[in-house]
Amino acid sequence: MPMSDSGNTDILIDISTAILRAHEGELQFRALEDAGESAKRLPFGPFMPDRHRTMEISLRQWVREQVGVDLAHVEQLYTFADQGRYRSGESDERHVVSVGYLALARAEDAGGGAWDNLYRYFPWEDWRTGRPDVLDAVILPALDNWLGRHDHAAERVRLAFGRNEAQWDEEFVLERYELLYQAGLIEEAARDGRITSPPQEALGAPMQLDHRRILATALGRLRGKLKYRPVLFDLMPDRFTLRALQETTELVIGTSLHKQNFRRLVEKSGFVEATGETSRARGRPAELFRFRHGNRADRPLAGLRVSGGRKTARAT
Amino acid sequence: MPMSDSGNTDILIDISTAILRAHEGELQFRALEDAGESAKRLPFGPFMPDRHRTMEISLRQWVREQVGVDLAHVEQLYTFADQGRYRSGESDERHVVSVGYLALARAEDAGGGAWDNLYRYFPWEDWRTGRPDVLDAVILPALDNWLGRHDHAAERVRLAFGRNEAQWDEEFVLERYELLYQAGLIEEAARDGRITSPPQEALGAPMQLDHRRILATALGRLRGKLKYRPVLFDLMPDRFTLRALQETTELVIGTSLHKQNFRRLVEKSGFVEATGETSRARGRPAELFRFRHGNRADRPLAGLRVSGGRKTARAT
DNA sequence: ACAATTATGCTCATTTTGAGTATAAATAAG
DNA sequence: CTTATTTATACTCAAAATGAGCATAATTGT
Repeated sequence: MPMSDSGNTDILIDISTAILRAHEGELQFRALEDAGESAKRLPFGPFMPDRHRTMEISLRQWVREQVGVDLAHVEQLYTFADQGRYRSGESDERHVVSVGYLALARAEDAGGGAWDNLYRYFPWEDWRTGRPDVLDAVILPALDNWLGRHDHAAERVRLAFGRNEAQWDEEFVLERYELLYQAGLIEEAARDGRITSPPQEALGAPMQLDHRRILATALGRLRGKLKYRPVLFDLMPDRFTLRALQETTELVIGTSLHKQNFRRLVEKSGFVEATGETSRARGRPAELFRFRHGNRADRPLAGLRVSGGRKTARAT
Repeated sequence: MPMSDSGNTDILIDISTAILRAHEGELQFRALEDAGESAKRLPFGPFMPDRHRTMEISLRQWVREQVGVDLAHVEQLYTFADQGRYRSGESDERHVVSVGYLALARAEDAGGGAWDNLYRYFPWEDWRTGRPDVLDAVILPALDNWLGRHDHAAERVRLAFGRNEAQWDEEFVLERYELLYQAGLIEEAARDGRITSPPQEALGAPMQLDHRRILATALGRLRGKLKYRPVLFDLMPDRFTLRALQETTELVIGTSLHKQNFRRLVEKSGFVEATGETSRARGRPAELFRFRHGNRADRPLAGLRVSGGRKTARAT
């Protein structure tokens, strides 16, 4: 057995949590501000193994203390250990390893505190009203310029940003963020001393430490998970209209969906059952549904696969 | 900013890697033996942040030293921090956090060393020749017995093991393993002092530390990933017949597939292109294909979703 | 009463999928 | 060298899922 010697370096584990909710037509996350810092951050705190048996317990403790939100779903995302992207030169000499978590909250259970629009940090990810302008106006030209000096990354860019033959894949959120970082196009890159080109406005607001990276991971993971597990319902209130469910879905995947087909899909999925009640608003009242718990783990919500649309009788 | 105080506890990060390959009709992983220990282990070593910038670099170093395998794909799985499941009472007082990785290797690049059949550790996961007997003969009765004293877990068992209405979901490998552990049915549970019922033979071979848990995570992740990313090809040689690709797929997902439909699926996916060469063996020679690199990130290999099959004109 | 708005029902052409049947091209056995 | 066996590949067919719309229903605002 290898003796696990190492050991001259102390390690500190920070747990950071992207807490998401759907509220007022926005996909929001819980953001904290620090005095004298313009960039915001996620709630985070150190993992203290002598006080908390697991990291998730630790996280729930931190969230309770720092933000007071009831979490509906908690899921570990990724453990980042690359020193370069973390606070350097602090008095604390320990190496920091950053464990990111995704948590979902219902709008009702959301405590006080400030919530921020997620897409303000990732403008290129919101396709609900069509392809974002920033892509063709800023991102792709800048990436092309960068590729001039780093052509080995061309294939990564092609896949991540869906150029040429490739399709835009809404799950590649982290890959896109990482490319923008490596190309030196966003503020965090400049902050970390990776200055290549001047950081671009319009490429979203920066965050402290590696928190925007964790948010990117969270969004990508959530978009993927949607398609095969009923996590959406952890963003929904107890009863909801199909319209509301569709809006939340669109918020998360960042595209808009065909209403009638969405209804058909959800009704057939078996994840949902009518309550008999209706909600009144503007037009015709909508039936209220509730999540049909655990029952048939039947069909995944595949079909939420976004699919760019059929091009009528496909050429070939 | 929270001061990240904590700190009276030292933390050691161990990186353990499940290296998988498909070879001779088996899904295998690289297993190491230690003198005086009957249970095997995965290759692992401490993360030393002052020597390796990222954990993946650290891992590749360890793998090179300990096993000499060329890795085709590396992916972080999960970070486990629950102390209970780790070596306790060693001279080293540090808390151990365990980061699990999945790596894929091609059979050709596999170095020397011992490879073990993965399903020997998870007999209940291999459905290629039908529902494994151990399920009805051992597992479900034992779980029922356990549920007598722990009925809160009934729903988890139902979903994980596909009872009643629920479908067996081949991705829930970790959830099944965890339930067996919690129910005290496998050897690791006894070792960790969670003795409930005597550990059952036929519930697979035990491993050191939490390594069987990491393997379970790896298998579940791989089964999931299959369906939407072309990871399979990292288990394949440069050129391969569709038959070989199908066999590898079946090894991973643990069920058997319809040959003609598999061919249709793969050919349409665009992930593969014919080379013109053929391979000769017993029957008619098969065309050799190669992975069509990166090109169209077109359709996921969905359709590999296992789907239990259509029940002819479905009742209702 | 009517316009605007939202929900819901339904149709229809394609495409995808599950399950076979049929045919082709080798090797192994007599 | 003829035939059985084995494996690969081509094709068919019905059922189910999907992408797009049109049509109708039930409200609120004017």
